[in-house]
Amino acid sequence: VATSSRRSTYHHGDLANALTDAATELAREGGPEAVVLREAARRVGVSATAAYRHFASHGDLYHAVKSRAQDQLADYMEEDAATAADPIERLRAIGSAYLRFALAEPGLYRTAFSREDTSAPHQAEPADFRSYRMLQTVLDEVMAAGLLDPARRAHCETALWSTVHGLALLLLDGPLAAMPPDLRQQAIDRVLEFSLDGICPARAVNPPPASGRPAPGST
Amino acid sequence: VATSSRRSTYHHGDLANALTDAATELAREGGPEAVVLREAARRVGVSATAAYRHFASHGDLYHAVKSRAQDQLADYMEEDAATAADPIERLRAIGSAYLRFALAEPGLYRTAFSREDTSAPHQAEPADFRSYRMLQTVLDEVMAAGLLDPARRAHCETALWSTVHGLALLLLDGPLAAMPPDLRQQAIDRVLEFSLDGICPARAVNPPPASGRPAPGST
DNA sequence: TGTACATCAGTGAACGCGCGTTCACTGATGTAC
DNA sequence: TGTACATCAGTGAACGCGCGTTCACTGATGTAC
Repeated sequence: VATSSRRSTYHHGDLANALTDAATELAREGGPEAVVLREAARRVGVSATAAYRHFASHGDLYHAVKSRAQDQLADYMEEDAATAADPIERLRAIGSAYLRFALAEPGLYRTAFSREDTSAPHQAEPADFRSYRMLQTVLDEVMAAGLLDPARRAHCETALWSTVHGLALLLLDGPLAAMPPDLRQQAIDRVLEFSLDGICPARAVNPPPASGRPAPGST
Repeated sequence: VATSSRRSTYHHGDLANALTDAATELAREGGPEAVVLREAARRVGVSATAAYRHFASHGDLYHAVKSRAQDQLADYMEEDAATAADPIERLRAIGSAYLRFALAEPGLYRTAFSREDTSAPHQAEPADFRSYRMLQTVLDEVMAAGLLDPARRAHCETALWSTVHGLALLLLDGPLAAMPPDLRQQAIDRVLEFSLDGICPARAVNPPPASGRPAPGST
C-alpha cells in the first residue's frame, strides 16, 4: 500500500483510500467546498477518470470525507474524556475537546457538519455520530451519579450539542471570529459552565465544595 | 421606482435595490451559494454587466444580501419580543423567534451567518447585529429585575446565542434535520429552558410560583 | 508450466455548464450657455 | 427656449476558469485448461 503521491506501478493498489486521504486533506485545508474530485486525483497522481472506478460520483467521495471528519472529532473527544476523573469532569472534557477540534481543524469541522447532498443514501441520525453516542453515555453516567435529575434528562444531548456547535460556528465563521484568543478561551469556559448549570442547576446554586470548577471570572 | 421585473424605460431608476431584492430572493430560495450575480440580473431583466454600475463585485452584492437577511432575523425577534410581559418572557421570546426564523427562512438564515469573503470591508462584530444588541438589552433588563446574578452577567450573550444558533443549524443542516415536527418543537422548548436555567439557576431550583414556564415534558 | 482470454484498473481527450468579469459600445439624461 | 456636450446607465459579445462527467481506449492481472 503506497501512500506516496506518485506511484511506480500502473495499478495503484489502494486508490480508494488514497483518494479519500487526499480529499480529506483538501477539506482540512479549505473546508467542504474545497473537496474537489479532480484535485484529489491530481494529488494522488492519477487521472480524474480513475476515481470513477472507486466512487460512483463526487457525492460518494464527499461522503467518505465527511465520515472521516466526524471520526476525527470523536477521536479528539475520546482523548480528552480519558483524562477526566468524574462524570461532570468528563462532560466538560468532551465539550471542550469539541471546541478544541473545531478551532484546530476548522476545515474538517465544517465538513463534518456540512449539509449533505439531498441525494444522500440516507438521512443522518444523531446516533450515526460517535460523538453523539459519547455524549449520551456521559450524560447517563452523570445521572447515575445522582448529579442530574432524571426529570431533566430528556433533550440534554440536544441542549449541550447545540451550545458547543453554535459556539464553534460563531467563533469560526460568525461574528465572534474577531475575538482575541484569551477572551475566546474565557468565553468557551464560561459558556460550558452555563451549559452544565442549565443541566444541573443545583450545582450552581450550591456549588460542590471540592469541585474543580473555576470561579466565574477566573481563567 | 419600478419593482416589476421587466421595465419599459431604458434607465431602470433603482437598479441597485432591484438587484438586491432579486439576490435576496435567490438566497431565500437556495441559500448563500444561490446568490448569483448573473441570475439576479436576469430576474431583473437587465444585462449582467449593468450590475457593475452599482456593485463593485459579486462580493459587494452578496454583502448587501447578507445584511438584509440579518435584518429580517432581527425583525422576527422584535415582533415576538413586543408580546412579552416580563424580561424573562422576553428572553424566551427572542430565542424562540430566532428559531422560528431559522426554520421558516432557512436560506436567509444560512446567508445571514455564512462566512464572509475574506476580502470583506471589515470583520463583523457582534454589535453589528441588531439581534445581538437586542439580546444584550434584554439580558440587562433581566439583571435589573433581580433575576440574573450580576456575577453571572458576563458572556451570557455568547452562551444564549451559541445555543440557539447551534440548535438552528443542527435542525436545518445537521443530524437533527430528520426530527419530526412535534418532537422538534419539544426539543426547542426544552433547550430554551435549559439555557434560561443555566443563566438563572435559582429559577430552576426554586421555580417562581406564578410563572408561565411550562413544566418539563409538557408542550 | 505455458498460454488464451475475460476482467479489472487505469488513460487522455473532450463536452457542456455556468460563473464572474472585461471590453468597446450606445442610448438617455441633465446641465451650461 | 434651444442646443452642444459631458456624464451616467445601460448593452451584447466574449474570455478564461475549473468543475463533474462521459467516451473509447489500453495496460496489467489472474484464472481455466
